[in-house]
Amino acid sequence: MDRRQKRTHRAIYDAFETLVAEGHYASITVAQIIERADIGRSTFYAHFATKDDLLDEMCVELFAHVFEGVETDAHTHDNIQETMLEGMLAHLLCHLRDNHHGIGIKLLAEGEPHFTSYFHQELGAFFAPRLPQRSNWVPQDLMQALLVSSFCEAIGWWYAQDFETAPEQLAHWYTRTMGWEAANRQHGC
Amino acid sequence: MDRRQKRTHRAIYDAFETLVAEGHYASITVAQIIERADIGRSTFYAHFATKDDLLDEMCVELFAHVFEGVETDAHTHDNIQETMLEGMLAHLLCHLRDNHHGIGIKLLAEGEPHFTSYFHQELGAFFAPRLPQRSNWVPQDLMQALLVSSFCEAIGWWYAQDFETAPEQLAHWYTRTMGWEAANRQHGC
DNA sequence: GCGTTTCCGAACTGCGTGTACGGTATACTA
DNA sequence: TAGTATACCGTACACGCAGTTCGGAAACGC
Repeated sequence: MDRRQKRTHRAIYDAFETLVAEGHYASITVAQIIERADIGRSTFYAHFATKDDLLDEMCVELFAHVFEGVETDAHTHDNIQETMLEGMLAHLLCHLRDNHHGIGIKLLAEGEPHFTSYFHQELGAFFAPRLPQRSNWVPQDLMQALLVSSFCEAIGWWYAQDFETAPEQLAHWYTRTMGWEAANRQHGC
Repeated sequence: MDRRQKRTHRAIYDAFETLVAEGHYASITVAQIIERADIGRSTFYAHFATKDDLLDEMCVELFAHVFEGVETDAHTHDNIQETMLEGMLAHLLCHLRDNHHGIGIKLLAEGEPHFTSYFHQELGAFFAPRLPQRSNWVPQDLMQALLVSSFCEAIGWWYAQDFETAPEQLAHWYTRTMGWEAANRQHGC
C-alpha cells in the first residue's frame, strides 16, 4: 500500500478520534476533520464516501479490541459461573473506558445510533447463551433486549459520574439487579 | 386568539403528526410540513422558531394525555401493590399505543433524543417512589435508570412486534424481570 | 529517471435552514 | 358595514454543510 495512503488514512482517523473525544459526534463536520487532519477536501472523499463510513470503520476496529479476550481472559480466577460473568463484564467496562480515548463509551452515552446498534448487536450475542435462570418466564428475545439496554444504561450512568465506581462493583450491581444472582446462590431464605 | 392563528397552528400540528407517523422524524423537512399543511414558508416560522420547537410542543401535549390518570385510574381492581403497578404500566402502554397515531411510541422506538429524554424524565419520576425492594443493594439513581431504560426497551420490542402481546402481559413480564415480584410474594422457597 | 498514483485546492451543484419584505386576504371592532 | 389591525402568502436571499469535478503539483515505487 502506498505510503501516502497510509499517512492520510491515519491522519483522518486520528483527527476524527480526537474530535469525537472533544465534542458531540453529530455536530462534527467534514470541514473540521479536514482541517484537523490537514488534508484536502477531495482527499477525504477519496478515502471515505461519507462521515458515517468513517464511524463505521472505527466501530469495527474498536469492537475488535473491546471484545477481544473478554470471553477467554484472566479474570476467571474463580469458576463460580456468575463471578466469571461479572469478571467478563468488568473486563468489558475497562476496555470501553480505556481504549481510544474512551470514545466508545462516549458514543454510547450520547446515544449515537450507528454505534449503539452495533454495540447492541455484539452485546446481545454475548448475553444470548448466558441468560439468567428465571428468564424462562419471558420471551428470550425480550429478555435479551432488556439485559442489553440495561447494561448500556449502566455504562451511561458510569460515564456520567466520571467512572467513580469500580468496574467490578458496577458489574456486580448490574448482574444482581438483572437477576443473575439466582443462578447458584440461595437468596436469604 | 385569532381564528386564523388557530387554524394554521392546527394545520401545522396535524401535518407534522401524520408525517411523523409515516416516516422518520429526523428526515422530515420544513418544506414537507409546509406542503402538507398547505401554508406559506414564513407562516411556519411565525409559529415555530424551528422544527424541534414543534416537537417540543408535541411532547408537552402528548405527555399530558399519556400520563393523565395513570396513577389514579380504574385498573386498581386489586389492592395488591404490584398488581397495581402492573395495571398502571399497562395503562401507560395503552395510552402510548393509541394516542396521536402512536407517534409517541414511534419516536421512542426510533430513539429520537428529545422525546426520549423527556420520557425518561417523566418515567423516572414515576418509578422513583416505587423501586423494587431489593434495590437497596444498588444506588437509587442507577436503579432508577435501569428500570427506565428497560421499560423503554420493552416498549421498543412491543412496537417492533406490532403490539402482538397484550399490554398487561408485557407489564407483567417487565415487572417480574426487574425484580418487583419479590415485593410480597415468596419465591419458590 | 519515469510512469503511476495520490494529493491539493478551488470552484460548483444540491439541499436544507432560517430571514426579509411588500402585497393580499381575513378577522376583530366600533 | 366601514376601517384598522394582523395574519398569511411567496418569492428571493444569505448561509452552512455535503459531496463532486478536474487540472496541476507532488510523492511514490520500480
